Formats: sequence, C-alpha cells, structure tokens
Amino acid sequence: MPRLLHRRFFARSVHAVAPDLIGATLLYRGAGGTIVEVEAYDQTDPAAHSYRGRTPRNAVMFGPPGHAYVYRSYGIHWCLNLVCEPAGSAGAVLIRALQPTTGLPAMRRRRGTREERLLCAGPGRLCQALGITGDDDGRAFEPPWFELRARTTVPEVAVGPRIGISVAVEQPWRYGLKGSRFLSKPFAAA
DNA sequence: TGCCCGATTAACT
DNA sequence: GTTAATCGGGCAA
Repeated sequence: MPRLLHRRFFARSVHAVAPDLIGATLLYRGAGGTIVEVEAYDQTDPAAHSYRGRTPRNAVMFGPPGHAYVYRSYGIHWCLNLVCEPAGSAGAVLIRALQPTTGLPAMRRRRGTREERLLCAGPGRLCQALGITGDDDGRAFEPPWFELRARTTVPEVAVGPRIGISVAVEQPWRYGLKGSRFLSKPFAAA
C-alpha cells in the first residue's frame, strides 16, 4: 500500500505540490480515486481567494498546511482545495478532477448519473460525488475523513492555463495527467 | 445597504 | 455557442 502523504509533502510551495499531486490517490470517507487535474493558487496571485487578505471565508488558507479549504462556487457548488506552504503564506491547490477508482456506487448515487467519465470531472462534480461540503472546511487531509496516498510511479504531467478565472489568465498553473479522459477539459496539444 | 460577479454546471439553441 | 440557476463575498456609497 503506497504511503500516506504527510506534513512534509504539503509544507512546500503550491507550485511544487500541485504537479506532485497528479497520480496520487485521494479518498474521502471511502470514495474517490486518482488525482488527474489540479490548479495552484498562491497569495501573490490576483486570482487567489487569499490575494486580498484574510476573511472568514478564506481563513483556512492562512492556517497550517495539510488542511482542506472548501468554498461555495457560484452559490451552487462546493470546491475542494489543499492548503500548502508554511502557515501564513496562504497558498492552496484546487483539486479539479479524479479518475474514480473506489466507492463508485456511492458516487453514482450522489451524482445521479452512471456516467463514470463525468463523476469527478470538475471541482463541483468531484465534491458532489464524494459528498464534500462546507462542513469539511478546515478539516485535516488525513484519516478518518481524508486519505491521500503517494503515487507509485511518476506520470506524464500536462501543464496549461487555469480555467474559469478572469485575472492572471496567462499563468500556466493548471496540471493534469497527460491523456486522461477524466479531465474537466482537455489540455492543448503540446 | 446595494450591487456586481464568481477557482461551475447542465440544459438549452 | 449561450444562458439560467443561486447566493455570499467584496467593494462602492
């Protein structure tokens, strides 16, 4: 069984952690899969929620690394982030897509679809499939709620601009498993 | 207090 | 390709 990722893994720059998460396994209460898409946000980034300083919503981003920052998007969806870097630097990695491997029936039930490709393809879908909500904001990325296991081989990682933002759009801080069919959107061909 | 808009998704045309 | 759904955060007044 691959080792659990621990504090030392999270306590680095989001730009180091984000690509290293591709291929890792994320489980939440017995459901989840392989991480195939993430995006990095650091405090100096105008697209980051932490950019304008600490507020009640983003407070977890300013706390210790290795915790979940969960926020509501468009008043409808939940999005899951992993807080990184030394405490106070307010960086986080948005988990955007998984290749489902575990707990498929529960995920299908929560999503209301049998289509495996779309179960966890996108930050909102992923949280719906796993049952992640605002209650998980601030929760540690470790058992019993979360389980994050290291990858056992180094995958080919694709890089490109982030999705759905209106500032800093040129920064290539989206990372994905090259060729995966479980991405929220394909990466441009190299 | 009021207004605008978003780290999205699904259902349209 | 376009748009509604839906609501809290952030900023102007």
